[in-house]
Amino acid sequence: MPAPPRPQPLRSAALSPPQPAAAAKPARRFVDDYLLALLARASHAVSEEFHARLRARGVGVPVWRVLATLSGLPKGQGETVTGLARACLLQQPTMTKVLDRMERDGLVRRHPDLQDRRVVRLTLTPRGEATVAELLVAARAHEAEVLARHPPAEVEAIKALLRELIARQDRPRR
Amino acid sequence: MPAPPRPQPLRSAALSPPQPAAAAKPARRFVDDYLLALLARASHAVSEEFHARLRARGVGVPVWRVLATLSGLPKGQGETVTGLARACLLQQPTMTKVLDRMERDGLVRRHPDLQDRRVVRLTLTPRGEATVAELLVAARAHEAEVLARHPPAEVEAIKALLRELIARQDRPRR
DNA sequence: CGGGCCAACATGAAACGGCATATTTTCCCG
DNA sequence: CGGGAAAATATGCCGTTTCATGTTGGCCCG
Repeated sequence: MPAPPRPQPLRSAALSPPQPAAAAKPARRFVDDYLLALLARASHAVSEEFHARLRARGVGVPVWRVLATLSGLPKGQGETVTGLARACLLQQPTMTKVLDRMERDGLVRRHPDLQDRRVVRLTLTPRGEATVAELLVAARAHEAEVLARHPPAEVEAIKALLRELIARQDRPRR
Repeated sequence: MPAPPRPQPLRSAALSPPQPAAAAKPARRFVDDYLLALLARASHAVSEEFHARLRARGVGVPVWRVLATLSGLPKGQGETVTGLARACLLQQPTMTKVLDRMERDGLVRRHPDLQDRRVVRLTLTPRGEATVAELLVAARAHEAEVLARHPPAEVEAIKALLRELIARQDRPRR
């Protein structure tokens, strides 16, 4: 029974309470109640540390994302350039160049798609597989550190809510 | 009563259920359970549209963030370069350059701090104030559109959880 | 089967961001 | 008070991202 999102006043702490002239909290700053800002700040706060560790190993964020995306693939499959761009939150031309460097560095290989000759399929090289294996260990370790800083129930709640937010936000688009 | 985050098993849906050999969902992809990825994807999914509208007006994301940050200031106050950098999730040298452009475009003004001559204080020009006023309208309108796509209760829940995540993640650092 | 339309990928010029470092001012401690 | 350490900005160089566009291949329909 999905009760449709009815009006429901919803103000959590707005509408000046009958407080006298006590200048307590003159109302939260715009940025502290703005969903886009909260998401960006949270993502940045949590990712900063790990991204620093990545670059300490000489791996950029886009490269890490490509490696992680390619590492979970079925078998002989390969992702396309555009698919990787979307998965890694980058534009397609940017992805092309990221892949140029990764190919030059021996991390990935491009091969033609036999069904559709416009498409380029990407797979990890052995070197790419080895690199991503290490990085996945580091990523899981870092995530464990982060989770340890927060009540487990809240983290699970956030994960679940984020998944739904993403699903609903992505679907109705385009 | 801050009950310290005790162990509490917490597995929400792990530990292979006694399902036979039915290869249903072979386990979620790494990226679908990785907190950093969920936050980045959610932030990107929600912000993408608005960022596009910004650039349609010729305003870059960092510029918008600076404007929004400066718009909520007490009175004759001004933020510092480093303060703005942190608030806008940028490095200080990058912020210096963003401010160079904004000053050139007549959006902000730099003035010296009388108490500490190392510090530069920034304020909005009338043109900056006018610009940010428009953008704030657009931002609130866009946020309303986003909120309309999701159950209000969930959005409030996410906001609250993100605020706590940010607070706990930022405090213990440095 | 031929034309127009759309999708996938690549490329080139220009803007931008990041890192390391230089400079100036303040702070602190003996 | 002198001198070293740390903070706040600025600068230069370089790698990366972006935007607009080009090119090739597939698709659909008359």
